[in-house]
Amino acid sequence: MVQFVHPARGDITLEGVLAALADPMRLRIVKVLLGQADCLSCTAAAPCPDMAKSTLSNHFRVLREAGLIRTTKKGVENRNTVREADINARFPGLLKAILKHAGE
Amino acid sequence: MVQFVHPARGDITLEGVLAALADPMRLRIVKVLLGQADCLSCTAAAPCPDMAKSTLSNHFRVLREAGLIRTTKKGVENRNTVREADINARFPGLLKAILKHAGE
DNA sequence: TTCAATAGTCCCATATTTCCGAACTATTGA
DNA sequence: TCAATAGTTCGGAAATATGGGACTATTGAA
Repeated sequence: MVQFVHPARGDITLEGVLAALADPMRLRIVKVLLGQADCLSCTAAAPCPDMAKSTLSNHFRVLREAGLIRTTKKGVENRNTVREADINARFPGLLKAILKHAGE
Repeated sequence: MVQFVHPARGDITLEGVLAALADPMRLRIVKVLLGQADCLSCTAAAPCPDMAKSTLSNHFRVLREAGLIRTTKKGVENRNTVREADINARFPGLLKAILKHAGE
């Protein structure tokens, strides 16, 4: 069974992380995911309900390719989590520093 | 004498800062400016010599509008500095956390 | 003064990126 | 088997970035 592809820890780049989090929608997605102990489906973590499915899907793809989230399929839906440990290992303090002020 | 306009400290937004620094060229500009005790002209802080003047000028405008740098005219050239104190006052630790890993 | 050189900005055409609707796939539950 | 649900993919439209060239402003030299 092939899962979605995520970059290895070392391949997470600062540029990629910043570009991914520079979009307010994606920043909100990550914030919501972090506030949740459990995984969340894409729609559950959607920043606004009227966003097109394709746009939402694209945002999650960007987050995955930047290495910010991990996605696995569970039945009909995706289970998304922030790759907090990997990101902190690669860029200590970065995620916390950014999200501390997100959504003010 | 009218100078360039910079947003007030409180108007510096996380979204604006991230969007500005998400571009690798602008990130390098800020890094170079921070490494310099003094101000730098736009061309002196240019990330690559073959970049078009108009593009470079645009990058500096984005950095200004995001509140990341302050620009004053001195004779024929601009003097640019990072608004480190203002940014740190608004988002403590953010700039340092980002730039710690820039250019690895 | 006048003139050339220098540093940036502005404008516009092109190139790239993003967004969304619609069609498609895959999984579940009835 | 069929309908419903969750995401993905594709293609065109809208938004954004890039760079060339003309323009402005300042300086320093003749």
